[in-house]
Order: sequence, then structure tokens, then C-alpha cells
Amino acid sequence: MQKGKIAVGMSGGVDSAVSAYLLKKQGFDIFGVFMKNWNEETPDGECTAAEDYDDVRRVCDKIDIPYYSVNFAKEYWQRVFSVFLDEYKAGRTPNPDVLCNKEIKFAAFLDFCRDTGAEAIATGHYCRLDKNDGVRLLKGRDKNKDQSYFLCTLSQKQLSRAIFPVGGYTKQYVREIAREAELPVADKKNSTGICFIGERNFQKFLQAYLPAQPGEMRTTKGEYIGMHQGLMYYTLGQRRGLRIGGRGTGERWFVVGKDLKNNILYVEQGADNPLLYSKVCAINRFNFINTPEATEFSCTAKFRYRQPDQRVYVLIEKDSVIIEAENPQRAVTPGQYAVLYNGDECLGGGQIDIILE
RNA sequence: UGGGGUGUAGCCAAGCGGUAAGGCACGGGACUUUGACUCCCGGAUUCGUAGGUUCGAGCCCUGCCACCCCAG
Repeated sequence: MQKGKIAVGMSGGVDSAVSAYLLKKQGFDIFGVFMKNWNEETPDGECTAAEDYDDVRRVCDKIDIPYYSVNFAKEYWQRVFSVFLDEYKAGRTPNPDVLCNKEIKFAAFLDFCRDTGAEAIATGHYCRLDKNDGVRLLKGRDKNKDQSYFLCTLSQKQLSRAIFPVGGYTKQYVREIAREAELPVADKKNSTGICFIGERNFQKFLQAYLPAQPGEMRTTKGEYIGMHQGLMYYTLGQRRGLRIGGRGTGERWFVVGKDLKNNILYVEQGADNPLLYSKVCAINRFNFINTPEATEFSCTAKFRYRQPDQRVYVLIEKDSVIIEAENPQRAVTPGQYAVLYNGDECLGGGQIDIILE
């Protein structure tokens, strides 16, 4: 007996391969779709997309399902990458992968798959869904791999069309499944870097799109320390790439602020410098996956991917959500996402706009 | 060109005759579907330079060079 038709977004990695394998085994009518959303090659001229598509092909042949390739490079550029660049120009630090999920994987891609007759899409994300009475997004069972953070801006509508087959397993077990099923990517290295673009020397990569704009580096007291290459190449809390050595106490230097108007990068010394920490931030467009019952409540939050849950107090105002952390948080950065949790449930998330204190 | 001081890896800096600490920076790796953070590994056949003393010199002596300070 055939179950519903499902499209599996396949990257060429183990997680999506096992996702396809599991659904196939469960009797779903599935097909794999490989997305190519970035047309440029790496500086060394290699095109990992071709290798990845090769892997998708081999996996699909192995589990005997049809596969296709789609190109959303144009959509990715318009809806993710141009925004990504604009954010950097505005002195913020965007998270393209969160945007990519919202605009591409669970939008352009989802629409495309529905047009081909699929009733849902499956991906290899490590998270789970509770579909009783609406949808609740839950952390993956493997707490070390949980990727709910990246899905924090999805809507009920988007999540209701999603399936995460590996969310209930640990990465280790997923690899075991892959080996037992003899999937050719069973031992393939985990991929990192910006989704679809891959691992790059980040500053060099940005330099290709955002030309250098050298300026001064100063301490918050105004002492001149050196020159920077362009504010957009640095993010709050960053240490490497500053090229400051031998000054002051001998401790490491970190970026603690940016003055866009005067093109000054503020730096301070010492990993525990108070200027690196903050407790309160505001988010103007917060996405709640389910409407909260109260306008004030406490829960936990992550201010960056893989950060252990932090106790916070949330205040929902007319135009923004204020998050106050119980403990000082290191390098809370405008442009990055604050994601709220209640135990295993991801309540939603939004881009940090202002650091209040 | 009178006096004093300093010159050790990109920067800061130990070393006080016995065969070059450490920190920061930088590079590589690990971790990681953003950016970061963090962790691990890596560095001077050589101590401004040219000679000399010594079994042996970064450390002692002499010349030279450079920089700094005081005085003029």
C-alpha cells in the first residue's frame, strides 16, 4: 500500500540521505530533490555542488527512488544573499541560514515540490514536530545536533508541510543506519559553512562583494590602537583578524562595538571584559510559532546556534519583544537571532535589533 | 659625534658566561549547516652589526650602526 507523496530535500549529506531512506522504508511515495542555489565556484575552482549532486544520485539509485535537481540560485540571491549583504552594510551580522530556511527551503522549494504533487517535504534537520492541535517545533532528540535554532522563523503553515525523519535519532545512530543500508555517504564528513555556499575564508569571501573600507580601531576610551579593513568584516566578540599584538596587558583583544558613521571599530582587551557582555536586547519582528498565552513570561533562550539554554525573561510589547537574560550574555549581536525555548519546544525567534543594556 | 640609555621572532618581553621562557599577533587543525567564541599544534641554529676574550657568550671587551633621553 502506498502512502502519501513526499519530496525529500537532499544535500548530498548523510542526514538527508537517511531521511529519504527511512521514508522509503516506511512506504511513502518519495522522490529526492537536490537544490543548487549558488552558481559560483570556490576560489580554487572546485565545485562541491557537482560532487554533492553525484552523491545524491548514488544514494537515490541505492534506495531506488527518482531524483531531480532544481536551481534556486536566483531566488537565493534575491531573497537571502542580497539581504545578507545589506545587513553587513548596515553594520550588522546576519545569519543567512535562518533566512534560507524561511525563504528558500520552506518557501520556494516547498512551493516547487507541492506543484509537483508532493503533499509535504522532508529534510535532514535534527528537530521534531508535534502536530497535535497545530504544530509545535521541538528540539532534535540529539541535543548536540539540535537544529531547531535555524527553523525559528518558520510559520505554522510552513511547518505543517514539513517532515524531519532523523529528528528522533542521534547523529551517531543516523550514521549507523546509513552504514547498515550501505548508503554511499555513510561516512561523509559533516558539512559546515553557509548553506549552499560552503566553507570559505569568510573575510575574503565578503571582500568579493563588499569592498574594503579601512578605518581606525580604538578602545572605548578613545585610544588609537590600529587600523581595520572595513567594519563589515568584523563581528562583535571577534578576536581573530584584528592583528593587534603586544599592546597593553598582553591579553587578547576583542571587537566590542562599531561606529558606522565615523568608521571606527571599538576593541577592548581581555576575554572577560564587561563590555563584551549584555543582558537585555530588543527584537522588532519576532516570530512566534504559536501565539503565546501571556505577554510576559520566563523561559530559556539561545543567542547563537548551539549555545546552552539561558534563563531569560520575555516582555512582549506592541512593536517588539524584549528579552532580559538572567546572566550576562557574551557578544549578543544585532542581526543574529535570539530563539526562545520552553524545555524542548522552540517557541520562535527573531533578529536581534538593539542591545539595551 | 658632550653625557646617559636601549637594540632578543610581526609586537610586548624573560634572559645576569653554559648552550634562546612566556604572552599577544599570525598560520594550521579540531569543534560547527551563519558570523563568532573555545580548544589543540606550530615559531628564532639565533639574539643591531663587525671583531675580540673564553673550553663555551644573547649575556664580558672594542669598533661601527640605529633609536631614545638629558644637556647644549
